[in-house]
Amino acid sequence: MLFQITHYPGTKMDMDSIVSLCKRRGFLFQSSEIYGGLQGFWDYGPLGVELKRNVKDAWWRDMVSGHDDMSTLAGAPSPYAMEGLDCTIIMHPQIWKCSGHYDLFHDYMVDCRETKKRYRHDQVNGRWVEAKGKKVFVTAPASDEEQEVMTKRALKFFGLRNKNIDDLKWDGDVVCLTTIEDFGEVLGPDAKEKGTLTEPREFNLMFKTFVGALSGEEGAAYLRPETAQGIFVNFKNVLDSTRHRLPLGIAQIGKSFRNEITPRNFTFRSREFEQMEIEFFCHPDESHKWYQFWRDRRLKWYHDLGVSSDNLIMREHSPEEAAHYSTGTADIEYAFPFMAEGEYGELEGIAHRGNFDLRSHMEGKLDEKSDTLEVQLGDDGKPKWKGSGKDLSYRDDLSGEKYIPHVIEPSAGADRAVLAFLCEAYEVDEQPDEKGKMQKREVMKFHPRLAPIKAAVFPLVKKDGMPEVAKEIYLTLKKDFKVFYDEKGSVGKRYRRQDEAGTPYCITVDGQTSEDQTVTIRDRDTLAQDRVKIDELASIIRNRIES
RNA sequence: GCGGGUGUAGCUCAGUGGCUAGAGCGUCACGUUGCCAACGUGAAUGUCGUCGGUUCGAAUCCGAUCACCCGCUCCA
Repeated sequence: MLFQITHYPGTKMDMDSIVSLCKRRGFLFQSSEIYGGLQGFWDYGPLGVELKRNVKDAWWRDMVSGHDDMSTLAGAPSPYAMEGLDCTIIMHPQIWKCSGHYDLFHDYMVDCRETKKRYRHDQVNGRWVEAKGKKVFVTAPASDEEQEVMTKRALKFFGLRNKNIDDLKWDGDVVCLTTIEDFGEVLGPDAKEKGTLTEPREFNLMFKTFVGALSGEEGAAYLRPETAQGIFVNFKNVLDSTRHRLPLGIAQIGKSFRNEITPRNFTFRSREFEQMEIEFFCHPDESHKWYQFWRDRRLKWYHDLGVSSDNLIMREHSPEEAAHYSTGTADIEYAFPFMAEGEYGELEGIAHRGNFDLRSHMEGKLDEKSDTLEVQLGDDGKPKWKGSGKDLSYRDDLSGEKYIPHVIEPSAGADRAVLAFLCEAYEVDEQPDEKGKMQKREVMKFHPRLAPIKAAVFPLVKKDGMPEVAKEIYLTLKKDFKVFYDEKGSVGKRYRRQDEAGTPYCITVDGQTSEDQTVTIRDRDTLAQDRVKIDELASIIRNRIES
């Protein structure tokens, strides 16, 4: 056996250990747990809420409130302004029709139990056919060749050869699957047996609700599936009220909702989640430089908060994968422990969206598939979803130029960032106990800015006036930081408890304190202790957190 | 959505039809304790995920359901 191993830097334990610690220490709980839980919803506990707030505060301060709008940041084409916004979760339903979310998310689907394939209910056609005394409704995906496909499939189903094609007795015309009520005699588009299709189910990724007393379609509204649209529809308001010139970024942090089919992997894919989004409006000619700037800036943000570059990648979307109108889309991805080796999960997407969104809200829903992005027309030749008709273009007072701004969208998931920081922080190492024997230590190595508790205050022992002094220090520090007081158990045990919570600093009042007004401050990662003056504690902690 | 697995104390788990359901860790109290999971004494903690069925008797067998994990599918 090998006893020399004392430390496993960067050791990634399995997800179960992290989930277990999160529950035990109060980072994350399953929503509605005492009623059996609810799939895709998670609650943040006492430590979790501090961690998540710190993540959001760090983002807001670094991107918005602390932004230096006087200088040209490294890699940026010019100085730029940043503003914040907080929109409602329920917005005018037309917003989701013009944004494309309504059409995309609003389908009835049928599943095939045999082949596990899923089809849009209204895009499967079929026809009754009879042979060998049996009758079946044979189907095919709606297309120009659907009759040929159906014939082939009918022959195969009845076990007939091509020369017996005349044995097939067709009954009626080709009709849509939506006209069939009972699927018992339906042969699915790829199935060998009949009756394998499920009932059509509404496949709506937007949560539906009703505004006002009307519960019919008139009052139908949706919980936002993203925060971005609130920024687009307020673009003019922000511009007019702040007197900013472009380039201008508008930021928002808020809840979004998607009725995911398969929520999985702890909080990674939740149905209720929080986004941190920026819509950055700029001149079309400079947009690609800004796209590059935001990719680099956002990747650096995760690095600066302690995410190792080994676990973080920037993945450029292929042209097929990116939206048609986007001239650049990249994901910042993290090697979550629940992903397979070499695979990554998305933390944030940075998309060059051109003028697609602003134009959609001006003119009406654009056809993503059209080369020049024309307004999508309905059967009556009018716009399928009518836009606001408001002019959302920008006029540059200096050059006199008028244009529809292009948009760079760095869109981050707050809960995914929290999860990545949790996974990144989790480490198991070995530290000696009082007898010098190596003991396993579970420690959350959060960046001090993100740590839920910044410092813990202990009396070395519960006597000789040490608790009184420690409590005084605790109450003083509490004015500036989230701190924690503990006098229970041995001091070694209290250190370990704080290691699990990720507290970077532990302050201990000992026998020397009453003589010279000093205490020790112990570092979570190195276990090193410095003796410092009580008066200087607050500034020392602040300096260490900031650096 | 489909298939497989799991569900017992705060956490990790034992308990294959029969007495009042257990262990380790954790938690709490008292004492002791002088810097990295100490020790002693004592205590609390469970509708055995939920609902129903079989049975004289169910944590245990059966069915349904909910949740989590794995694989497929999906993924703005």
